[in-house]
Amino acid sequence: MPVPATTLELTIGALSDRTGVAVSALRFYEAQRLIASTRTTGGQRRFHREMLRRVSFIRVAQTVGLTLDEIRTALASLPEGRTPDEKDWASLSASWRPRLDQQIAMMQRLRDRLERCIGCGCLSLKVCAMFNPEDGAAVRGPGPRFVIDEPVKRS
Amino acid sequence: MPVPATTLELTIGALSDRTGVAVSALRFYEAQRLIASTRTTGGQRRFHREMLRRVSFIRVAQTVGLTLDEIRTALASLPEGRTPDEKDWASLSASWRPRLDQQIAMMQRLRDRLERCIGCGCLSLKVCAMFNPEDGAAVRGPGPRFVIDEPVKRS
DNA sequence: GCTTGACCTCAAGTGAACTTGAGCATTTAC
DNA sequence: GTAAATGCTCAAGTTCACTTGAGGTCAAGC
Repeated sequence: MPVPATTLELTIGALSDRTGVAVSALRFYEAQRLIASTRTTGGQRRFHREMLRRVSFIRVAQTVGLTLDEIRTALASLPEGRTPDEKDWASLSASWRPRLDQQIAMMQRLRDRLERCIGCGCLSLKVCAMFNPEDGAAVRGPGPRFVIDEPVKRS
Repeated sequence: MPVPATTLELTIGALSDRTGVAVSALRFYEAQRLIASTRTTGGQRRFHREMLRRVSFIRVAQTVGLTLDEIRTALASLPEGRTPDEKDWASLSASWRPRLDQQIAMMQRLRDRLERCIGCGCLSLKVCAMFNPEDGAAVRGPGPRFVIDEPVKRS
């Protein structure tokens, strides 16, 4: 039952255990160039401990609604030569703030207007301001749906 | 340039125009038994005006995060014999309330803890309370993710 | 030195929610 | 009566974020 020994480099299994992200997902992330690894002479992956944070970042960013594509772009802004420090991570994640604020505001509006909209009979997409296409598509095309929408300006 | 004439029954194009939902999506919804139609002698679909509201309901329910499967189940609770009235729709949508509340609470927690979590170095999924599975899955497995987003409106 | 669990690659599959395309029929305004 | 817009079916394709499977290799504890 080989379990990784070195504390400096993690096997894919160890990284999976520590992040809660499936081994297959980690391999997928590597293929997508979201994380990186070195290889042993035998061809097995070894991950630097920095990847722990990177994987965590990816998952949290997904929770906030970023696609892997957007996350790759975000990660590209990390310093090239050195290991990113806490400030680097903090400023990266700070960019989520407005996004989160907007999402929250939108859900609150939805909640507060829901019954009224249904009750008043205006629940027809083209009419109700809440779901007006001019406010931006509430649901984007195929693929993972992005469900929450932009602020409804008028009340 | 034939455009539907009867105001009582809608062609699929008219339903599409009035709801903003693509014709192909409406056909898909019918195949999924989320909406229903009668047929002309020529085999074309005709939709009762009630379907306007049904389609709107579907879209709004999606915005709240329900899958089509869940929506089908919800719609099944509508009265069988008669055309649903506003009370029927209102009570249906009232069931979204707790879900919305939860989503909002979860995003607020995320927002409020984000910087702290990153700053303190606890951004490791297994450790940070914020991403504890007990909070409910923030990101669902494969398939369409229920993710909240803004419509990348840039200025 | 061998066994066994962990790891490897690569191709294909999954699931949700649609869209696209080919080939053909219907409707309706003129 | 006809043009052309609109509609039809059915199969296959798309996107995203992974997972699964087949067939084989590596590494560590005994």
